[in-house]
Amino acid sequence: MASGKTFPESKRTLGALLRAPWRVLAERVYGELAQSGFPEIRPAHGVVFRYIEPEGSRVVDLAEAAEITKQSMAYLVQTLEKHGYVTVEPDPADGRAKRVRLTARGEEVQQMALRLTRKVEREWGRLIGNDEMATLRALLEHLYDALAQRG
Amino acid sequence: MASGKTFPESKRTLGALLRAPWRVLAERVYGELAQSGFPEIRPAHGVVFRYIEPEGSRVVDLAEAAEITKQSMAYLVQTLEKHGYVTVEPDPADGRAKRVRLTARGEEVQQMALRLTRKVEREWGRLIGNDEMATLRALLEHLYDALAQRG
DNA sequence: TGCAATTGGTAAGACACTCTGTCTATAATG
DNA sequence: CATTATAGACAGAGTGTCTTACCAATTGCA
Repeated sequence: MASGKTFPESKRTLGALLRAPWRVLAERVYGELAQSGFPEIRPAHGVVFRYIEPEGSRVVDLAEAAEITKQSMAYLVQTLEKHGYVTVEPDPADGRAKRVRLTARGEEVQQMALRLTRKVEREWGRLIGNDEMATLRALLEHLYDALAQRG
Repeated sequence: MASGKTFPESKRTLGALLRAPWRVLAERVYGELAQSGFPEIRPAHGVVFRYIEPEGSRVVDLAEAAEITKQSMAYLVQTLEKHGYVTVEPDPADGRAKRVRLTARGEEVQQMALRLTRKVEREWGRLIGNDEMATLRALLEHLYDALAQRG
């Protein structure tokens, strides 16, 4: 019967169903980034590239968007700064604050990650059907927004 | 349109769309487990409860199912053993191997986690519509199986 | 206007989870 | 029986997260 193993229901909890494809995706994206000359970029850095504003963002705002502590965000930013993906400069408008900004190299990573993610999405479309993949995305967006709104 | 913020496309990559709900789910499940007297159970332990066989499993098999190294799995099992969720005994059929088995307490956790996950799934059904939630699950299962089969 | 509370960020330390590399003992195979 | 493969243990490291405590700048209010 051509198809692989089947699983008892307990192995396909919602958690597993969300986590497994996320892992596959992350491996693809960060693996290809590493091979393309950005080996220091790790999955945890994703939130920085995702939430950073073009004019630069403050650490505390990035932390809030990513839902981690500002110390954790500072740690991520530090690593990215050390490897030349972002710059950190005093905020002219607030003496306490700093602005984190992508460098050209950082923007390359941002663009490439976006491209890779879309590539994987298209591959999955070929795998399960483009319509199904589009529906899956739409439903995930719906859920995402509903959860974000609820807090 | 009553709804809150909207997001640029770059903030709703497939990665974010899969990861965000997973985080919410994990927080709910492991938070409620902690409050119910199982505070040592952490998201990483999920794979043990998910893949362990009723007759017990070997560490190496759990590691393979979870797609982590046997050292990492041994570490997780050790913690669970220390807190009475599993027992580890020599495998009568193989002098090198050990069998990891759930204790009664471990089975409680397994059942409770399953119940909690289903509870959250129903809640999300109320949030985005039961039909949509059912479709979402079906599509995720489809993708999960397709990815598992491809390796 | 001046002081108290708030806010942005840092420092230090801890812990959880993952990996690589190495090792021993047992099993399987020629 | 000799070799190779397998199950697991041990040691060490790196990463990403948290908590607690702190400092310095800003805000706001009495």
